[in-house]
Amino acid sequence: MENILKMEHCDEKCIHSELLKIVNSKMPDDERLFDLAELFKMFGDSTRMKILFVLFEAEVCTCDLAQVLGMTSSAISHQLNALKRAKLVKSRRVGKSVFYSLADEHVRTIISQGMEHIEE
Amino acid sequence: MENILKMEHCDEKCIHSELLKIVNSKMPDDERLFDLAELFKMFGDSTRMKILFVLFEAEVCTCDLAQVLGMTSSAISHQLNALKRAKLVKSRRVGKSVFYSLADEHVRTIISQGMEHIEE
DNA sequence: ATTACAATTGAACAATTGCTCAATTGTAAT
DNA sequence: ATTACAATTGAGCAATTGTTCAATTGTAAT
Repeated sequence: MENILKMEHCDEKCIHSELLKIVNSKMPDDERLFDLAELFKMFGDSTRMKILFVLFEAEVCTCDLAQVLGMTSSAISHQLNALKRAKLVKSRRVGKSVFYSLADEHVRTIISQGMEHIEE
Repeated sequence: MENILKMEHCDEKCIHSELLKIVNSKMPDDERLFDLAELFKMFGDSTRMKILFVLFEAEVCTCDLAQVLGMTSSAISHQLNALKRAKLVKSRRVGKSVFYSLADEHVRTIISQGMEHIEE
């Protein structure tokens, strides 16, 4: 309705029908898009990024992570929980400690691509 | 595991000197870490993700992007500005319109790795 | 059963984020 | 010069986020 009138400006006429078709066919559905954004949010915080860099090197418990990063175990635990919900890390309990490690290798690939991007 | 046996509680003594050495040598410096997190923040929002998916297919102006995503040009413009600051998109003006396109190919790689991760 | 300590949890708070709205800028046509 | 429209910008607001703090849970040793 209003769109049809506005179609004369900008250049909806040429691009739009074309574009809409392509976009509708290639754009992931909303749920997938949401999950994707949620995943990348995990990499969008320095604390979580540091945690992941430590886990690249070793399986480590909450307490050690807290000491290495100079933060409280509570703060670390909250972040580990987020990373776990995103299936980026897994954990295993050994006595009183809980050891965390990377859940899979996509993490390294994603982060190293990010590194390449900022090194320019 | 050797480390675990030597532990008194958790503990600083055994793991730490080892771990600290490794972490200090491999952990990127704070500025880099910050930039990396800033970069990934860009992927951590559905709107920006949608914009990027559209730009995978075509070079598009602000107005078209707004229509395709059903949002105001103001909202889109704010996000495009963020993406531009992160050097993920570039723009070129043609008359009254400004056309946006992907700045480089890392974007595709990063997003497709993310896709792989959530498809599990 | 009590103590000790690692880890987790929820509430509260400040900081940040994404959108809206109104005003402004850039460009082209009349 | 005026009008029209695409685009950008900044202020303001609600929603979200990351940390702290206090309380709680899980595990092992005494």
